[in-house]
Amino acid sequence: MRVDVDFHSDVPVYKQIVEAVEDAILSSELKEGDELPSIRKLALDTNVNPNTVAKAYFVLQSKGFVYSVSGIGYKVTKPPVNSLKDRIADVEREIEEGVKKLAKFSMDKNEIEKRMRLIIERVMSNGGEDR
Amino acid sequence: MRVDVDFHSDVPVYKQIVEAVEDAILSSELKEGDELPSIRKLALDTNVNPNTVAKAYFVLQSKGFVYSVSGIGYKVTKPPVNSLKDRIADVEREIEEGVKKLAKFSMDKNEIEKRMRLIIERVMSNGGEDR
Amino acid sequence: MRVDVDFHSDVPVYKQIVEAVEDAILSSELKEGDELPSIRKLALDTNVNPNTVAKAYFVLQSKGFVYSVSGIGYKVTKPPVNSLKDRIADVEREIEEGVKKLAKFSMDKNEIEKRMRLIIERVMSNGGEDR
Amino acid sequence: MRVDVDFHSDVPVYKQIVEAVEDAILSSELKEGDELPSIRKLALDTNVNPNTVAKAYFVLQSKGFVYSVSGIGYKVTKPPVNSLKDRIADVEREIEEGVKKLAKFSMDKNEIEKRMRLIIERVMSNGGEDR
DNA sequence: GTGGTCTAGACCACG
DNA sequence: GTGGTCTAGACCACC
Repeated sequence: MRVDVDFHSDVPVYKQIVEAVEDAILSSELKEGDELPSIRKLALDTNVNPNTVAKAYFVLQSKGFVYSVSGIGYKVTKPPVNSLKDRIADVEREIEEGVKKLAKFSMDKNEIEKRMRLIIERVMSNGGEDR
Repeated sequence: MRVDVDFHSDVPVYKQIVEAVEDAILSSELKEGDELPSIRKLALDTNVNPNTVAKAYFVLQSKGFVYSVSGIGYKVTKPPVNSLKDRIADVEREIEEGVKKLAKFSMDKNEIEKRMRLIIERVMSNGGEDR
Repeated sequence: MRVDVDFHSDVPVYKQIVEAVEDAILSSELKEGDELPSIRKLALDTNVNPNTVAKAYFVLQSKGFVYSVSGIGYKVTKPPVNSLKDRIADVEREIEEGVKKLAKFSMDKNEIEKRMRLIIERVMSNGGEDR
Repeated sequence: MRVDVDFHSDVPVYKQIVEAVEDAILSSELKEGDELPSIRKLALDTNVNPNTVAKAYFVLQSKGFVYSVSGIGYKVTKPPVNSLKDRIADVEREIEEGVKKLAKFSMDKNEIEKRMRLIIERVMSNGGEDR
């Protein structure tokens, strides 16, 4: 699992970690029973304070994505059945916001469709190298 | 100009206002010389503290999108030539992130293209009613 | 609302605060829309570090008992319909554990019933003075 | 003697073991001179690390409930005369806390008495099967 | 003034 | 080594 933290983003570091882990679980990169990287290890890897990673893991636990085994680490649970669907809906809403903005910049439908095809092409041809 | 503020978003309220005004300028909804709504009026309209609106306007001034006329209000300048292009690039990067996430959720290219067409259809057929 | 923190208890301070607030909400001492004491104020009142109170409030928010309004404070939501029932069941289970222990100490049914009546008497005659 | 360990409880595992053994002694299930299960055996039975069991036995020794016989194991001493009384007082205090909470949840005296009788009935009719 | 985030560092229970 | 809790103190956004 890759966790890239952007310290200059408005979205808090702990939420970025939460989302990265959720995505890894929802995309089946992390499966039920798998261990999360230890708090200290992920903290070192991402240059984040261990407390911040701990907060992210705590939130993930509250949301039911993982559970902690004291002295062992964090393990992932079976994700709630609807969470993938919810997450996809979220992402589509996000994309829709982007498309709306393009439309506001006086871009017509043809132009937008062309650019979207280009974007999809770029993403998919990238293979799965960063997945 | 419509300014929707999401108080639960991680992005600070003043940045949301800045972006909304920039978008209005870049989409030519606000043209050179037009007046911005007064600080107090926008504050009332959006349920935001006037100090926060003032900060947003101050940032817009620093970025060169508006200038203040004492006793009158804020007026919009000619936007820097490249700002529209930059903003479009930003939005496309944002959309690309979304597409990447869909791909991670084991969605194939056909599926993604289908959903994108639906999104574009939805946005464009919505006319310009909320633009 | 009274929050008594026992620093020597095994149960973490933040959980003691969570429970105290939940009890106040479930007993209608705090009603929908009421404000919680500010993080700093409760921290001072209870001699607890503000971060610890913040953690308790964060947990209460995750559980849906309260929500935060930035710059204002925390307000209580309408508690989930079943939470009172659940909490009563918890408490009864706790009492049952106690009764089981008394039974283990070779106390017979009559003796136990007698002591329980005494306990109830003591609690109820205490009026509502610390409620 | 039955030792049930709850790994998700806030009370430390070693304290749960201490209390279980004390209860067994105070309820005369374990009598003076009886041997405690070996550290390794109890560790296996409860899925607890042997170090943790060892710590529990060490605490029991400090409290005077058991003494170690090198090469043999741990044996129980005559429990201090007042310890049973103290323990009962502890348990009653615990029950009283529960009753207080029920009272806070706007339960009246009759209701509480009814529920207490039900609880006692349930516990006592359970025979001694888990004692 | 309010909450939100983050860091640094300590101590504990458990393996 | 693991996680869990708590403290102290800093900076930010917002009222």
